[in-house]
Amino acid sequence: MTIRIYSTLTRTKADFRPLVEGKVGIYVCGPTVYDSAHLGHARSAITFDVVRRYLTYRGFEVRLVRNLTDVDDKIIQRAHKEGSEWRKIAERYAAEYSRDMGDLGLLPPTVEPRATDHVADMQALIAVLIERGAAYAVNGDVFFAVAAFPAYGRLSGQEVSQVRAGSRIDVDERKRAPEDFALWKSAKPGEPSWPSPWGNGRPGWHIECSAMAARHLGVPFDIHGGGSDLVFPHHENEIAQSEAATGSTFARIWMHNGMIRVDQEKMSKSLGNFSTIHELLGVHDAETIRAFLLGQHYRSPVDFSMMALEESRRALARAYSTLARVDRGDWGRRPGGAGRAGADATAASSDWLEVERTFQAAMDDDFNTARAIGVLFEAVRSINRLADVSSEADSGGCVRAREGRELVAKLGGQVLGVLQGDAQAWLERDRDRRSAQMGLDVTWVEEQLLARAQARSERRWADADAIRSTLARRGVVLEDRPGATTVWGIADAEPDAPTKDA
RNA sequence: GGUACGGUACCCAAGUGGUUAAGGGAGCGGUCUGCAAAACCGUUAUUCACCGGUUCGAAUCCGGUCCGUACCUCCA
Repeated sequence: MTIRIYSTLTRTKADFRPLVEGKVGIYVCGPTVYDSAHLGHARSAITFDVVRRYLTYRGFEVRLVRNLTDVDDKIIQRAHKEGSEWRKIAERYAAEYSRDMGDLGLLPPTVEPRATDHVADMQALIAVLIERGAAYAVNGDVFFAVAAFPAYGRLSGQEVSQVRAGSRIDVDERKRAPEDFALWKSAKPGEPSWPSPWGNGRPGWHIECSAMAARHLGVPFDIHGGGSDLVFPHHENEIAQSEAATGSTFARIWMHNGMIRVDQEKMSKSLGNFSTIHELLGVHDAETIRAFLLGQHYRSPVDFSMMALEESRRALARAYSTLARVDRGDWGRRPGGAGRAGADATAASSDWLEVERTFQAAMDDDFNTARAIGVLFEAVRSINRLADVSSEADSGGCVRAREGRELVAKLGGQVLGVLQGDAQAWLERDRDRRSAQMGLDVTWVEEQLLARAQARSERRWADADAIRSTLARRGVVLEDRPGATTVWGIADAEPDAPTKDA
Protein backbone atom coordinates (compact mmCIF):
# COMPACT_ATOMS: atom_id res chain seq x y z
CA MET A 1 0.00 0.00 0.00
CA THR A 2 1.36 3.35 -0.93
CA ILE A 3 0.94 6.57 0.96
CA ARG A 4 -1.31 9.10 -0.71
CA ILE A 5 -0.90 12.79 -0.03
CA TYR A 6 -3.10 15.71 -0.98
CA SER A 7 -1.24 18.56 -2.57
CA THR A 8 -2.62 22.07 -2.66
CA LEU A 9 -0.85 22.49 -5.98
CA THR A 10 -2.96 19.87 -7.75
CA ARG A 11 -5.94 19.81 -5.35
CA THR A 12 -5.88 16.04 -5.46
CA LYS A 13 -4.31 13.16 -3.62
CA ALA A 14 -1.51 11.33 -5.38
CA ASP A 15 0.72 8.38 -4.57
CA PHE A 16 3.74 9.53 -2.66
CA ARG A 17 7.06 8.77 -4.33
CA PRO A 18 9.97 10.56 -2.72
CA LEU A 19 12.68 12.05 -4.86
CA VAL A 20 15.25 9.72 -3.38
CA GLU A 21 14.11 6.21 -2.56
CA GLY A 22 13.60 5.77 1.15
CA LYS A 23 14.28 9.39 2.04
CA VAL A 24 11.97 12.33 2.54
CA GLY A 25 12.78 16.01 2.81
CA ILE A 26 10.18 18.24 4.47
CA TYR A 27 10.22 21.98 4.99
CA VAL A 28 7.63 23.51 7.32
CA CYS A 29 7.10 27.19 7.93
CA GLY A 30 7.69 27.85 11.60
CA PRO A 31 6.63 30.91 13.55
CA THR A 32 7.78 34.49 13.62
CA VAL A 33 9.11 34.76 17.15
CA TYR A 34 7.57 38.00 18.35
CA ASP A 35 5.01 36.66 20.83
CA SER A 36 3.84 33.50 22.58
CA ALA A 37 2.69 30.63 20.40
CA HIS A 38 -1.01 29.77 20.42
CA LEU A 39 -3.04 26.72 19.55
CA GLY A 40 -2.90 27.54 15.84
CA HIS A 41 0.87 27.28 15.88
CA ALA A 42 0.53 24.04 17.78
CA ARG A 43 -1.77 22.61 15.15
CA SER A 44 0.62 23.28 12.34
CA ALA A 45 3.59 21.95 14.26
CA ILE A 46 1.72 18.84 15.44
CA THR A 47 0.38 18.13 11.96
CA PHE A 48 3.86 17.96 10.52
CA ASP A 49 5.25 16.24 13.58
CA VAL A 50 2.79 13.42 12.89
CA VAL A 51 3.58 13.42 9.15
CA ARG A 52 7.21 13.05 10.06
CA ARG A 53 6.55 10.38 12.69
CA TYR A 54 4.36 8.35 10.37
CA LEU A 55 6.81 8.47 7.48
CA THR A 56 9.51 7.40 9.90
CA TYR A 57 7.31 4.55 11.13
CA ARG A 58 6.85 3.50 7.50
CA GLY A 59 10.58 3.21 7.14
CA PHE A 60 11.54 6.49 5.53
CA GLU A 61 14.52 8.49 6.61
CA VAL A 62 12.95 11.88 7.19
CA ARG A 63 14.76 15.17 7.22
CA LEU A 64 12.45 17.77 8.74
CA VAL A 65 13.39 21.43 8.48
CA ARG A 66 11.32 23.90 10.46
CA ASN A 67 12.48 27.49 10.43
CA LEU A 68 12.26 30.35 12.89
CA THR A 69 11.70 33.83 11.52
CA ASP A 70 13.80 35.87 13.87
CA VAL A 71 13.91 39.19 12.08
CA ASP A 72 10.71 40.86 11.02
CA ASP A 73 8.62 44.03 11.35
CA LYS A 74 6.65 42.67 14.25
CA ILE A 75 9.75 41.71 16.21
CA ILE A 76 11.16 45.18 15.66
CA GLN A 77 7.87 46.79 16.68
CA ARG A 78 7.69 44.74 19.82
CA ALA A 79 11.25 45.66 20.72
CA HIS A 80 10.47 49.36 20.28
CA LYS A 81 7.35 49.03 22.37
CA GLU A 82 9.19 47.31 25.20
CA GLY A 83 12.29 49.41 24.89
CA SER A 84 14.17 46.20 24.30
CA GLU A 85 16.49 44.98 21.61
CA TRP A 86 15.02 43.02 18.70
CA ARG A 87 17.47 40.18 19.15
CA LYS A 88 16.40 39.75 22.75
CA ILE A 89 12.74 39.60 21.78
CA ALA A 90 13.48 37.00 19.12
CA GLU A 91 15.62 35.03 21.52
CA ARG A 92 13.00 35.05 24.25
CA TYR A 93 10.17 33.84 22.04
CA ALA A 94 12.33 31.34 20.19
CA ALA A 95 13.19 29.76 23.53
CA GLU A 96 9.55 29.83 24.58
CA TYR A 97 8.46 28.23 21.31
CA SER A 98 11.01 25.51 21.70
CA ARG A 99 9.83 24.83 25.25
CA ASP A 100 6.15 24.80 24.21
CA MET A 101 6.82 22.38 21.36
CA GLY A 102 8.77 20.09 23.63
CA ASP A 103 5.95 20.22 26.19
CA LEU A 104 3.50 19.23 23.46
CA GLY A 105 5.56 16.14 22.78
CA LEU A 106 6.97 17.20 19.43
CA LEU A 107 10.10 15.58 18.21
CA PRO A 108 12.69 18.29 17.52
CA PRO A 109 13.08 19.02 13.82
CA THR A 110 16.21 17.70 12.14
CA VAL A 111 17.25 21.27 11.51
CA GLU A 112 15.74 24.46 12.91
CA PRO A 113 17.33 27.20 10.84
CA ARG A 114 16.99 30.87 11.68
CA ALA A 115 16.58 33.62 9.13
CA THR A 116 19.38 35.71 10.58
CA ASP A 117 21.85 32.88 10.03
CA HIS A 118 21.02 32.77 6.33
CA VAL A 119 21.24 36.37 5.21
CA ALA A 120 24.14 35.54 2.91
CA ASP A 121 22.11 32.73 1.29
CA MET A 122 19.23 35.11 0.75
CA GLN A 123 21.51 37.73 -0.79
CA ALA A 124 22.96 35.18 -3.15
CA LEU A 125 19.47 34.17 -4.22
CA ILE A 126 18.44 37.80 -4.73
CA ALA A 127 21.55 38.40 -6.83
CA VAL A 128 20.64 35.53 -9.10
CA LEU A 129 17.10 36.85 -9.46
CA ILE A 130 18.39 40.27 -10.45
CA GLU A 131 20.83 38.72 -12.89
CA ARG A 132 18.01 36.74 -14.48
CA GLY A 133 15.81 39.78 -14.77
CA ALA A 134 13.26 38.51 -12.24
CA ALA A 135 14.06 41.18 -9.66
CA TYR A 136 15.06 44.83 -9.68
CA ALA A 137 16.73 47.17 -7.22
CA VAL A 138 15.33 50.62 -6.55
CA ASN A 139 17.14 52.91 -4.13
CA GLY A 140 18.28 50.16 -1.82
CA ASP A 141 15.11 48.05 -2.03
CA VAL A 142 14.86 44.99 -4.19
CA PHE A 143 11.54 43.75 -5.55
CA PHE A 144 10.54 40.57 -7.26
CA ALA A 145 9.02 41.20 -10.68
CA VAL A 146 5.94 39.01 -10.71
CA ALA A 147 5.59 39.57 -14.46
CA ALA A 148 8.82 37.61 -14.91
CA PHE A 149 7.21 34.46 -13.54
CA PRO A 150 4.24 33.46 -15.69
CA ALA A 151 3.21 30.59 -13.42
CA TYR A 152 2.55 33.03 -10.58
CA GLY A 153 -0.76 32.24 -8.89
CA ARG A 154 -0.78 28.54 -9.68
CA LEU A 155 -0.67 27.38 -6.06
CA SER A 156 -3.47 29.60 -4.80
CA GLY A 157 -5.53 29.67 -7.96
CA GLN A 158 -5.23 33.42 -8.00
CA GLU A 159 -4.76 35.40 -11.14
CA VAL A 160 -2.42 38.32 -11.12
CA SER A 161 -5.14 40.59 -12.43
CA GLN A 162 -7.36 39.60 -9.52
CA VAL A 163 -4.58 39.98 -7.02
CA ARG A 164 -4.03 43.41 -8.40
CA ALA A 165 -7.70 44.19 -7.90
CA GLY A 166 -7.37 43.39 -4.21
CA SER A 167 -7.64 46.60 -2.27
CA ARG A 168 -5.15 45.65 0.40
CA ILE A 169 -2.05 46.03 -1.74
CA ASP A 170 0.22 48.79 -0.54
CA VAL A 171 0.66 51.43 -3.13
CA ASP A 172 4.36 51.81 -3.49
CA GLU A 173 5.65 54.15 -6.16
CA ARG A 174 8.94 52.33 -6.42
CA LYS A 175 7.36 49.06 -7.56
CA ARG A 176 6.97 48.42 -11.25
CA ALA A 177 3.72 46.57 -10.62
CA PRO A 178 1.54 46.56 -7.52
CA GLU A 179 1.82 42.80 -7.09
CA ASP A 180 5.62 42.88 -6.93
CA PHE A 181 6.94 42.11 -3.47
CA ALA A 182 10.03 43.02 -1.47
CA LEU A 183 13.05 40.72 -1.44
CA TRP A 184 15.26 43.21 0.34
CA LYS A 185 14.24 46.22 2.39
CA SER A 186 16.57 49.20 2.73
CA ALA A 187 17.65 50.03 6.27
CA LYS A 188 15.68 52.49 8.32
CA PRO A 189 17.13 54.22 11.37
CA GLY A 190 17.00 52.08 14.48
CA GLU A 191 16.30 48.88 12.58
CA PRO A 192 18.51 45.84 12.18
CA SER A 193 20.42 45.77 8.93
CA TRP A 194 23.06 43.87 7.04
CA PRO A 195 25.40 45.19 4.36
CA SER A 196 24.48 44.15 0.84
CA PRO A 197 25.28 45.03 -2.77
CA TRP A 198 22.09 47.14 -2.75
CA GLY A 199 22.94 48.97 0.44
CA ASN A 200 22.34 48.23 4.08
CA GLY A 201 19.05 46.53 4.73
CA ARG A 202 17.23 43.42 5.79
CA PRO A 203 15.53 40.58 3.96
CA GLY A 204 11.85 40.49 3.02
CA TRP A 205 9.78 37.80 4.63
CA HIS A 206 9.35 35.34 1.77
CA ILE A 207 12.95 35.04 0.64
CA GLU A 208 14.12 33.37 3.85
CA CYS A 209 12.16 30.19 3.28
CA SER A 210 13.39 29.88 -0.29
CA ALA A 211 16.96 30.27 0.88
CA MET A 212 16.73 28.01 3.92
CA ALA A 213 14.88 25.23 2.15
CA ALA A 214 17.46 25.24 -0.62
CA ARG A 215 20.31 25.29 1.87
CA HIS A 216 19.05 22.47 4.08
CA LEU A 217 17.18 20.25 1.64
CA GLY A 218 18.33 21.20 -1.85
CA VAL A 219 15.95 21.91 -4.69
CA PRO A 220 13.63 20.33 -5.53
CA PHE A 221 12.56 18.64 -2.32
CA ASP A 222 9.59 16.47 -1.42
CA ILE A 223 7.14 18.25 0.86
CA HIS A 224 6.57 21.84 1.85
CA GLY A 225 4.12 22.45 4.66
CA GLY A 226 2.49 25.25 6.55
CA GLY A 227 -0.80 26.77 7.58
CA SER A 228 -3.42 27.35 4.90
CA ASP A 229 -3.21 31.08 5.59
CA LEU A 230 0.27 31.02 4.09
CA VAL A 231 -0.80 29.75 0.69
CA PHE A 232 -1.15 33.28 -0.56
CA PRO A 233 1.02 35.21 -0.76
CA HIS A 234 3.83 33.56 1.23
CA HIS A 235 4.04 30.21 -0.50
CA GLU A 236 3.12 31.62 -3.85
CA ASN A 237 6.04 34.01 -3.50
CA GLU A 238 8.39 31.29 -2.34
CA ILE A 239 7.61 29.33 -5.48
CA ALA A 240 8.08 32.36 -7.69
CA GLN A 241 11.44 33.29 -6.19
CA SER A 242 12.84 29.80 -6.05
CA GLU A 243 11.70 28.64 -9.44
CA ALA A 244 12.61 31.87 -11.18
CA ALA A 245 16.09 31.59 -9.71
CA THR A 246 16.75 27.90 -10.25
CA GLY A 247 14.56 27.10 -13.22
CA SER A 248 13.55 23.93 -11.42
CA THR A 249 10.58 22.84 -9.37
CA PHE A 250 10.85 24.08 -5.80
CA ALA A 251 8.69 21.78 -3.65
CA ARG A 252 6.97 18.77 -5.19
CA ILE A 253 4.05 18.54 -2.74
CA TRP A 254 2.41 21.38 -0.85
CA MET A 255 0.59 20.42 2.33
CA HIS A 256 -1.50 22.92 4.27
CA ASN A 257 -3.16 22.47 7.62
CA GLY A 258 -6.51 24.11 8.36
CA MET A 259 -7.08 26.91 10.81
CA ILE A 260 -8.37 26.79 14.37
CA ARG A 261 -11.66 28.57 14.82
CA VAL A 262 -13.27 30.03 17.89
CA ASP A 263 -16.97 30.81 17.69
CA GLN A 264 -16.87 30.40 13.93
CA GLU A 265 -13.93 32.73 13.49
CA LYS A 266 -10.29 32.04 12.81
CA MET A 267 -8.14 32.03 15.92
CA SER A 268 -5.56 34.72 15.38
CA LYS A 269 -3.42 37.28 17.05
CA SER A 270 -5.21 40.15 15.36
CA LEU A 271 -8.64 39.04 16.59
CA GLY A 272 -7.29 38.43 20.06
CA ASN A 273 -9.29 35.22 20.39
CA PHE A 274 -6.35 32.92 20.94
CA SER A 275 -5.31 30.59 23.74
CA THR A 276 -1.59 30.26 24.16
CA ILE A 277 -0.07 26.82 24.35
CA HIS A 278 1.32 27.63 27.75
CA GLU A 279 -2.13 28.55 29.09
CA LEU A 280 -3.74 25.44 27.69
CA LEU A 281 -1.04 23.22 29.13
CA GLY A 282 -1.97 24.64 32.51
CA VAL A 283 -5.45 23.18 32.13
CA HIS A 284 -4.90 20.07 30.04
CA ASP A 285 -2.29 17.45 29.40
CA ALA A 286 -0.25 17.70 26.20
CA GLU A 287 -1.69 14.45 24.92
CA THR A 288 -5.21 15.74 25.41
CA ILE A 289 -4.36 18.68 23.18
CA ARG A 290 -2.80 16.35 20.61
CA ALA A 291 -5.78 13.99 20.72
CA PHE A 292 -8.15 16.92 20.27
CA LEU A 293 -6.26 18.23 17.25
CA LEU A 294 -5.66 14.82 15.69
CA GLY A 295 -9.31 13.85 16.15
CA GLN A 296 -10.13 15.68 12.96
CA HIS A 297 -8.47 15.80 9.58
CA TYR A 298 -5.53 18.18 9.34
CA ARG A 299 -6.93 20.04 6.35
CA SER A 300 -10.30 20.83 7.95
CA PRO A 301 -10.87 23.85 10.11
CA VAL A 302 -11.28 22.86 13.75
CA ASP A 303 -13.58 24.58 16.18
CA PHE A 304 -11.91 25.11 19.49
CA SER A 305 -13.74 25.13 22.79
CA MET A 306 -12.91 24.08 26.32
CA MET A 307 -15.81 21.62 26.13
CA ALA A 308 -14.30 19.96 23.06
CA LEU A 309 -10.95 19.66 24.82
CA GLU A 310 -12.69 18.13 27.82
CA GLU A 311 -14.29 15.50 25.58
CA SER A 312 -10.87 14.60 24.22
CA ARG A 313 -9.60 14.30 27.77
CA ARG A 314 -12.36 11.86 28.63
CA ALA A 315 -11.70 9.77 25.57
CA LEU A 316 -8.00 9.62 26.36
CA ALA A 317 -8.72 8.78 29.98
CA ARG A 318 -10.84 5.85 28.86
CA ALA A 319 -8.04 4.49 26.72
CA TYR A 320 -5.52 5.00 29.49
CA SER A 321 -7.67 3.24 32.07
CA THR A 322 -7.80 0.23 29.77
CA LEU A 323 -4.02 0.21 29.39
CA ALA A 324 -3.62 0.58 33.14
CA ARG A 325 -6.08 -2.24 33.71
CA VAL A 326 -3.98 -4.58 31.59
CA ASP A 327 -0.82 -3.41 33.32
CA ARG A 328 -2.19 -4.29 36.73
CA GLY A 329 -3.55 -7.60 35.48
CA ASP A 330 -7.17 -6.86 36.30
CA TRP A 331 -8.83 -9.75 34.52
CA GLY A 332 -12.16 -11.43 34.25
CA ARG A 333 -14.37 -9.39 36.46
CA ARG A 334 -17.42 -9.53 34.24
CA PRO A 335 -17.50 -12.83 32.42
CA GLY A 336 -21.09 -12.27 31.30
CA GLY A 337 -20.34 -9.02 29.57
CA ALA A 338 -19.40 -9.90 26.08
CA GLY A 339 -21.96 -12.57 25.30
CA ARG A 340 -21.98 -14.66 22.17
CA ALA A 341 -22.13 -11.84 19.66
CA GLY A 342 -19.52 -10.01 21.66
CA ALA A 343 -17.19 -12.98 21.58
CA ASP A 344 -17.36 -13.10 17.80
CA ALA A 345 -16.71 -9.42 17.57
CA THR A 346 -13.80 -9.78 19.92
CA ALA A 347 -12.24 -12.48 17.82
CA ALA A 348 -12.57 -10.35 14.71
CA SER A 349 -11.40 -7.08 16.18
CA SER A 350 -8.54 -8.41 18.25
CA ASP A 351 -6.67 -9.65 15.23
CA TRP A 352 -3.87 -7.23 15.99
CA LEU A 353 -2.16 -7.61 12.64
CA GLU A 354 -5.40 -6.58 10.99
CA VAL A 355 -5.76 -3.68 13.40
CA GLU A 356 -2.31 -2.42 12.50
CA ARG A 357 -3.08 -2.79 8.80
CA THR A 358 -6.28 -0.78 9.22
CA PHE A 359 -4.41 1.88 11.15
CA GLN A 360 -1.86 2.05 8.36
CA ALA A 361 -4.52 2.25 5.69
CA ALA A 362 -6.02 5.24 7.50
CA MET A 363 -2.68 7.00 7.81
CA ASP A 364 -1.69 6.10 4.25
CA ASP A 365 -4.75 8.00 3.10
CA ASP A 366 -3.41 11.52 3.48
CA PHE A 367 -2.59 11.07 7.16
CA ASN A 368 -6.14 10.46 8.30
CA THR A 369 -5.43 10.67 12.01
CA ALA A 370 -9.13 10.86 12.87
CA ARG A 371 -9.73 7.45 11.37
CA ALA A 372 -6.50 6.14 12.86
CA ILE A 373 -7.64 7.18 16.33
CA GLY A 374 -10.94 5.44 15.68
CA VAL A 375 -9.01 2.25 14.98
CA LEU A 376 -7.17 2.64 18.26
CA PHE A 377 -10.45 3.04 20.16
CA GLU A 378 -11.89 -0.06 18.59
CA ALA A 379 -8.80 -1.88 19.75
CA VAL A 380 -9.30 -0.50 23.24
CA ARG A 381 -12.79 -1.96 23.32
CA SER A 382 -11.46 -5.32 22.19
CA ILE A 383 -8.85 -5.26 24.90
CA ASN A 384 -11.53 -4.59 27.50
CA ARG A 385 -13.64 -7.41 26.13
CA LEU A 386 -10.73 -9.80 26.26
CA ALA A 387 -9.90 -8.69 29.78
CA ASP A 388 -13.54 -9.09 30.82
CA VAL A 389 -13.87 -12.66 29.65
CA SER A 390 -10.40 -13.96 30.51
CA SER A 391 -9.28 -14.80 33.97
CA GLU A 392 -6.07 -16.79 34.16
CA ALA A 393 -3.16 -14.41 33.74
CA ASP A 394 -1.43 -16.81 31.37
CA SER A 395 -4.54 -17.63 29.39
CA GLY A 396 -4.78 -16.89 25.70
CA GLY A 397 -7.19 -14.04 26.24
CA CYS A 398 -4.93 -12.26 28.69
CA VAL A 399 -1.95 -12.74 26.44
CA ARG A 400 -3.91 -11.28 23.54
CA ALA A 401 -5.05 -8.38 25.68
CA ARG A 402 -1.45 -7.63 26.59
CA GLU A 403 -0.44 -7.81 22.94
CA GLY A 404 -3.24 -5.42 22.08
CA ARG A 405 -2.12 -3.04 24.79
CA GLU A 406 1.38 -3.05 23.34
CA LEU A 407 0.09 -2.36 19.86
CA VAL A 408 -2.08 0.56 20.94
CA ALA A 409 0.81 2.08 22.84
CA LYS A 410 3.14 1.53 19.91
CA LEU A 411 0.90 3.07 17.26
CA GLY A 412 -0.35 5.84 19.51
CA GLY A 413 3.06 6.61 20.90
CA GLN A 414 5.24 6.31 17.83
CA VAL A 415 2.91 7.84 15.29
CA LEU A 416 0.44 10.14 17.02
CA GLY A 417 2.34 10.99 20.16
CA VAL A 418 -0.47 9.89 22.46
CA LEU A 419 -0.90 6.95 24.85
CA GLN A 420 2.81 6.78 25.42
CA GLY A 421 4.39 6.40 28.80
CA ASP A 422 3.03 4.88 31.95
CA ALA A 423 -0.76 4.63 31.92
CA GLN A 424 -1.24 4.64 35.67
CA ALA A 425 0.99 7.69 35.98
CA TRP A 426 -1.03 9.54 33.35
CA LEU A 427 -4.27 8.79 35.18
CA GLU A 428 -2.81 9.96 38.46
CA ARG A 429 -1.55 13.17 36.91
CA ASP A 430 -4.98 13.69 35.40
CA ARG A 431 -6.66 13.18 38.74
CA ASP A 432 -4.23 15.43 40.58
CA ARG A 433 -4.67 18.16 38.04
CA ARG A 434 -8.45 17.97 38.21
CA SER A 435 -8.63 17.81 41.98
CA ALA A 436 -6.39 20.84 42.15
CA GLN A 437 -8.64 22.65 39.68
CA MET A 438 -11.62 21.87 41.88
CA GLY A 439 -9.80 22.92 45.02
CA LEU A 440 -10.37 19.49 46.51
CA ASP A 441 -8.81 18.64 49.86
CA VAL A 442 -7.09 15.37 49.03
CA THR A 443 -6.26 14.59 52.65
CA TRP A 444 -9.92 14.84 53.55
CA VAL A 445 -10.79 12.46 50.71
CA GLU A 446 -8.26 9.93 51.96
CA GLU A 447 -9.75 10.16 55.45
CA GLN A 448 -13.23 9.51 54.10
CA LEU A 449 -11.88 6.53 52.22
CA LEU A 450 -10.41 5.05 55.37
CA ALA A 451 -13.65 5.56 57.28
CA ARG A 452 -15.58 3.90 54.48
CA ALA A 453 -13.19 0.97 54.34
CA GLN A 454 -13.76 0.48 58.07
CA ALA A 455 -17.53 0.62 57.63
CA ARG A 456 -17.40 -1.85 54.76
CA SER A 457 -15.28 -4.31 56.68
CA GLU A 458 -17.96 -4.23 59.37
CA ARG A 459 -20.66 -4.55 56.74
CA ARG A 460 -22.20 -1.24 57.80
CA TRP A 461 -23.44 -0.63 54.27
CA ALA A 462 -25.55 2.40 55.12
CA ASP A 463 -22.57 4.19 56.65
CA ALA A 464 -20.39 3.25 53.69
CA ASP A 465 -23.00 4.58 51.26
CA ALA A 466 -23.37 7.79 53.22
CA ILE A 467 -19.68 8.43 52.82
CA ARG A 468 -19.95 7.65 49.13
CA SER A 469 -22.71 10.25 48.78
CA THR A 470 -20.79 12.85 50.73
CA LEU A 471 -17.83 12.37 48.43
CA ALA A 472 -20.03 12.36 45.35
CA ARG A 473 -21.36 15.78 46.28
CA ARG A 474 -17.78 17.03 46.15
CA GLY A 475 -17.30 15.46 42.74
CA VAL A 476 -15.39 12.44 43.98
CA VAL A 477 -16.32 9.08 42.54
CA LEU A 478 -15.23 5.79 44.08
CA GLU A 479 -14.34 2.54 42.45
CA ASP A 480 -14.08 -0.59 44.58
CA ARG A 481 -11.50 -2.92 43.19
CA PRO A 482 -11.09 -6.62 43.92
CA GLY A 483 -9.71 -7.18 47.40
CA ALA A 484 -10.23 -4.42 49.91
CA THR A 485 -8.88 -1.64 47.72
CA THR A 486 -10.85 1.38 46.67
CA VAL A 487 -9.61 3.99 44.26
CA TRP A 488 -11.08 7.42 43.79
CA GLY A 489 -11.37 9.76 40.89
CA ILE A 490 -13.03 12.98 39.82
CA ALA A 491 -16.52 12.70 38.36
CA ASP A 492 -17.10 14.04 34.88
CA ALA A 493 -19.04 17.27 34.81
CA GLU A 494 -22.57 17.29 33.46
CA PRO A 495 -22.41 17.92 29.72
CA ASP A 496 -24.63 20.99 29.73
CA ALA A 497 -24.04 22.35 33.19
CA PRO A 498 -21.12 24.71 33.50
CA THR A 499 -18.43 23.48 35.86
CA LYS A 500 -19.02 24.80 39.33
CA ASP A 501 -15.94 26.44 40.68
CA ALA A 502 -17.28 27.61 44.02
C1' G B 1 -15.86 41.27 -6.77
C1' G B 2 -12.09 37.00 -7.23
C1' U B 3 -10.18 32.16 -5.25
C1' A B 4 -10.70 27.90 -2.27
C1' C B 5 -12.97 24.71 1.41
C1' G B 6 -17.16 22.94 4.02
C1' G B 7 -22.77 21.72 5.65
C1' U B 8 -23.24 13.72 8.03
C1' A B 9 -27.13 11.66 14.80
C1' C B 10 -28.24 15.48 20.81
C1' C B 11 -22.73 17.44 20.30
C1' C B 12 -17.77 16.59 17.88
C1' A B 13 -16.36 13.78 13.69
C1' A B 14 -14.61 9.83 9.68
C1' G B 15 -16.47 8.26 5.25
C1' U B 16 -16.03 11.18 -1.74
C1' G B 17 -19.90 5.77 -6.71
C1' G B 18 -21.98 -0.46 -4.44
C1' U B 19 -21.63 -5.36 1.88
C1' U B 20 -24.79 -3.31 8.58
C1' A B 21 -22.91 5.30 7.19
C1' A B 22 -16.11 4.53 11.58
C1' G B 23 -14.78 6.49 16.23
C1' G B 24 -15.38 9.80 20.54
C1' G B 25 -18.58 12.55 23.97
C1' A B 26 -23.60 12.66 26.02
C1' G B 27 -28.43 10.19 27.03
C1' C B 28 -31.45 5.81 27.80
C1' G B 29 -32.09 0.32 28.79
C1' G B 30 -29.41 -4.10 30.36
C1' U B 31 -25.28 -7.46 32.37
C1' C B 32 -22.17 -7.19 36.54
C1' U B 33 -21.99 -5.12 41.71
C1' G B 34 -23.81 -5.37 49.13
C1' C B 35 -24.81 -0.34 46.75
C1' A B 36 -21.80 1.93 43.17
C1' A B 37 -18.01 3.02 39.62
C1' A B 38 -15.45 1.07 35.60
C1' A B 39 -16.05 -2.34 31.69
C1' C B 40 -19.10 -4.87 28.35
C1' C B 41 -23.89 -5.59 25.57
C1' G B 42 -28.03 -3.06 23.33
C1' U B 43 -30.02 1.58 21.82
C1' U B 44 -30.22 7.10 19.74
C1' A B 45 -28.98 9.06 11.13
C1' U B 46 -33.82 3.77 6.28
C1' U B 47 -30.49 8.69 6.04
C1' C B 48 -26.06 12.51 4.83
C1' A B 49 -28.50 21.39 4.16
C1' C B 50 -32.33 21.85 0.11
C1' C B 51 -34.02 21.08 -5.16
C1' G B 52 -33.20 18.87 -9.77
C1' G B 53 -30.03 15.63 -12.93
C1' U B 54 -26.44 11.49 -14.40
C1' U B 55 -26.29 6.11 -13.11
C1' C B 56 -28.52 -0.56 -12.51
C1' G B 57 -26.81 2.03 -7.97
C1' A B 58 -25.20 8.66 -5.05
C1' A B 59 -23.70 11.15 1.49
C1' U B 60 -20.08 10.47 -2.47
C1' C B 61 -20.46 12.74 -9.50
C1' C B 62 -22.96 17.20 -12.26
C1' G B 63 -26.14 21.81 -12.13
C1' G B 64 -28.86 25.21 -9.12
C1' U B 65 -30.41 27.31 -4.26
C1' C B 66 -29.58 28.43 0.89
C1' C B 67 -26.02 28.72 4.91
C1' G B 68 -20.90 28.85 7.07
C1' U B 69 -15.51 29.66 7.00
C1' A B 70 -10.77 31.01 5.07
C1' C B 71 -7.48 33.64 1.63
C1' C B 72 -7.00 38.09 -1.86
C1' U B 73 0.52 41.32 0.62
C1' C B 74 0.39 40.76 9.36
C1' C B 75 -0.87 35.53 10.03
C1' A B 76 0.41 28.37 11.71
